[in-house]
Amino acid sequence: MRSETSPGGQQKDRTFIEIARRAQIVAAAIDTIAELGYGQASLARIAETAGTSKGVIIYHFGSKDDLVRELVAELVARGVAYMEPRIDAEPTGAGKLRAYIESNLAFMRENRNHMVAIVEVVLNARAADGSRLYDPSAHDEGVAALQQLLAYFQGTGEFRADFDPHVMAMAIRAAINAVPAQLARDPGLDIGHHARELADLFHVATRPGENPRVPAPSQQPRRSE
Amino acid sequence: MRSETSPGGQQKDRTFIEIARRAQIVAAAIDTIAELGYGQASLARIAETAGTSKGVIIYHFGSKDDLVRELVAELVARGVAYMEPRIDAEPTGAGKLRAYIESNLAFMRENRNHMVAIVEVVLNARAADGSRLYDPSAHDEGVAALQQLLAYFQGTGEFRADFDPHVMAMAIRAAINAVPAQLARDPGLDIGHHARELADLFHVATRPGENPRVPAPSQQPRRSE
Amino acid sequence: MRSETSPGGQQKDRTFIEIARRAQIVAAAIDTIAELGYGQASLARIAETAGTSKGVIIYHFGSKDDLVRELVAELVARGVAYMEPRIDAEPTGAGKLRAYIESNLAFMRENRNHMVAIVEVVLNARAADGSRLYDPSAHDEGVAALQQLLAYFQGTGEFRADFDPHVMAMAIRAAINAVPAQLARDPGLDIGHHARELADLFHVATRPGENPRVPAPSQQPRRSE
Amino acid sequence: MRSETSPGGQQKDRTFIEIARRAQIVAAAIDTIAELGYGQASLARIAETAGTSKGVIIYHFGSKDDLVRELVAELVARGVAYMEPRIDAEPTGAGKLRAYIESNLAFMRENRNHMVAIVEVVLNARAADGSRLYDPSAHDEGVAALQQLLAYFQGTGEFRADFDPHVMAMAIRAAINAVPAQLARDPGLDIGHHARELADLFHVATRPGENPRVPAPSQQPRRSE
DNA sequence: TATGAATGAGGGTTCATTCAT
DNA sequence: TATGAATGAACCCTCATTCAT
Repeated sequence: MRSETSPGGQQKDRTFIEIARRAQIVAAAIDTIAELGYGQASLARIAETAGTSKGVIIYHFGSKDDLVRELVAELVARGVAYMEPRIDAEPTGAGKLRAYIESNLAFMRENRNHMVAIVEVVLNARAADGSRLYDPSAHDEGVAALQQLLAYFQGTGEFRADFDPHVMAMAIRAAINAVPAQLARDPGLDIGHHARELADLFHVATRPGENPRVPAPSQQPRRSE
Repeated sequence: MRSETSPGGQQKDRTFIEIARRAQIVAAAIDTIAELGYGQASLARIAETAGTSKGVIIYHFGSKDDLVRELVAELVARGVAYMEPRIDAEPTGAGKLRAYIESNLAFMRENRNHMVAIVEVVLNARAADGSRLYDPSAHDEGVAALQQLLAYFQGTGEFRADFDPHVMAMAIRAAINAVPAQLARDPGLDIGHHARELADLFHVATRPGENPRVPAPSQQPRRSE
Repeated sequence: MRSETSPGGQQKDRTFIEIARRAQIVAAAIDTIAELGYGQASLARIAETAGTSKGVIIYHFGSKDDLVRELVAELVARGVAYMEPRIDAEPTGAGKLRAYIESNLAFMRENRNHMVAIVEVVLNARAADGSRLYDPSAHDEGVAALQQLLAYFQGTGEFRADFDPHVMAMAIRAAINAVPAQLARDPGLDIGHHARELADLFHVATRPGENPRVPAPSQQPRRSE
Repeated sequence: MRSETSPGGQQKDRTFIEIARRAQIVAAAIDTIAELGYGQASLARIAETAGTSKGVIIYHFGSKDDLVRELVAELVARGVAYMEPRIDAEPTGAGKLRAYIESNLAFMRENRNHMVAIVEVVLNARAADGSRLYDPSAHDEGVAALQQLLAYFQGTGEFRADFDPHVMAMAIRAAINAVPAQLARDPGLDIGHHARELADLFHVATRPGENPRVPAPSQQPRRSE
């Protein structure tokens, strides 16, 4: 499919001007998706935002899907690059967890549209048959790594042992992922405050302590399935 | 737009057959959206699932947006009807919170497609100009009510006072709302287990106790904005 | 793929108006393909010829390929219906062969555009990967039947036994299939004369007689491969 | 259109490297057209096969049509150069006819892709307005020359006088031209056998003998038009 | 000499909606 | 009440060609 004519498939040897164009188009796609949502972000609108034409986008990326893939990959890479050193710098489990949450939200604050866009894409991008292009939680590399981190410090005793690290990881990611949408709705949201609150919340939820399951609901029968 | 001949806008005086038709179409829409996602759920596909034609849907609902609105309204109403008595039956704040989470997930388990569909709709439905049809968190009536509940029991001392009830409410809703997508991905998910874990998590996070903010990250400066 | 909404897939129960529309569109497609060739016969041009829009064509046929398929199937059926009784009426092999050729060209004369169009389609229609949609000779049901007919009367002794019926059948079909293109180039072509000449040609070529292979070329070595 | 800077229009003064480039591109075009058909043989795909870019092709040939023209001209020239001495070497009419058919198919056997490609081009190439770029039979220089040859030996009495040399020439060319398509479908086709059979067929059809028109069809009225 | 970049028309198809019946 | 027919805009993508370098 990839031909020499189309630069979309070349991983390297990109011209200077091509790199610039690609970056410009990706930026336009981010802004458009963030503003209008994935469903409304047609090539025409993205091109309009970028100040070019649909043909240019196809020329550089080969297809809309490839553009979206690049957008996602780039943003994930940048997010990881931002968060990783901040997490690694913390020695304790509690510190790493707090760093995870706060650096993630800090990255969001500095890349609002990027985050809104990526959440839109991951939640909405579908193949022609309706199947998801991005596994909404597994593809999010953070959830697996986070789960590992939680389990590890359960082993060391820094976190309480009686929570399911998978459920906890999903809850943390869900709480974080909800922020971009909230941000789109309320631009004045104090992300720093939100980040500290979330970090506190999950710090309390994970630190060692007495059995959490005291107050069971009286009516809700406990069925496994 | 609304005319007397079109039943779409009439709130009452619906014939028996009309009510049945509407229910059938709404059911088809739910299944289609749940399976294929909002973006792929065209009128044609919904009509195919329902065993009718696009024209019938438009005739009964006036527009696709109106169909979706009805779908959401009905589902929210049913969910509230399911959850409310279970929450009210609990006397304590902790009990109410646990009942909220567990009854919500129990409702999801019994209405999988409904929940997957509504989350799809709320996240994705947009007007032609790209603006959201549903405020992703405000419209979710649960978040405001939940925030109120949290704040009330902070006042009574049943919950620790030093968390932001808005952030906490958002985190809870986010953790719950992440379940349908996860469910679509992993049909074998043990919702009962997931519900108990989440209830435990947020019970621990809200119960009174010592100051949560001990382990601050060393590098992340605390900026408000 | 076929939904109730799109009438393209329904084999029966077609409305009167739909049958008329389909016929009108097929006629327009035939004329357009005959005039411009398969490659230039876009939906837009066909629609223009038919006095409608691309949407209408897609509505009725589902896709361009389906329209073309219908066009081919209908024409083959009509051709067979025209030729078969004329061939069957002849008792002798020579008579049947002459009837085959002459009735085929007579059908072409009465359906010029149809024949030009179908030859265009069979020769040019390709799938997205370049593979042929219609096997250029095998799909042409005539070639197999013709070969059978030749072989049968070789057995009865009405045709000379020393020709390869497959090669002969291909040559006959090729000579016939060349007519539509010739017709497009020279509208004044006397098809009746052409038909008689071809019938004579292949009558002489098939009637029993002495060994045909007397004058071999002096230089061309006889290699099997 | 033709400029001095563009080598496409220059008939002479081609550098060595330029000639090589052109040959390489023509070869790639032949293979691509033979494999995918004329309609699917876009400049991009030809460039991919050639290992260059679309721009190079346009630079060397000026336009796609010019590339195709060159392709056809070169192949016709090569075919004529191959066949002519073999035909001239035969003294008799029957020998020349057999040499024509057999040398033509021998050339095809040795230039499969070339022949498939040229037939594709001649049948399908169209201008933007739909008009044919190549007159499908007249441009085929062989048909006119062949007709002349047949008529000449009708005059000398070596061929029977009562066939129309134009119809006969068309039938011969059609039978020959059908081979490449057949070849594409059935790569195991024994061309040598096919050639001898065709030569026999048309030898029998052209040699002097009794009146061919004995067995007329009983039902088919003889209309001239 | 050669090519990467860009263009713009046109390709087939999907879609929500309108309308006459 | 209900639906088949039609519409027209928008969708993503392919294409031959032009242009600046």
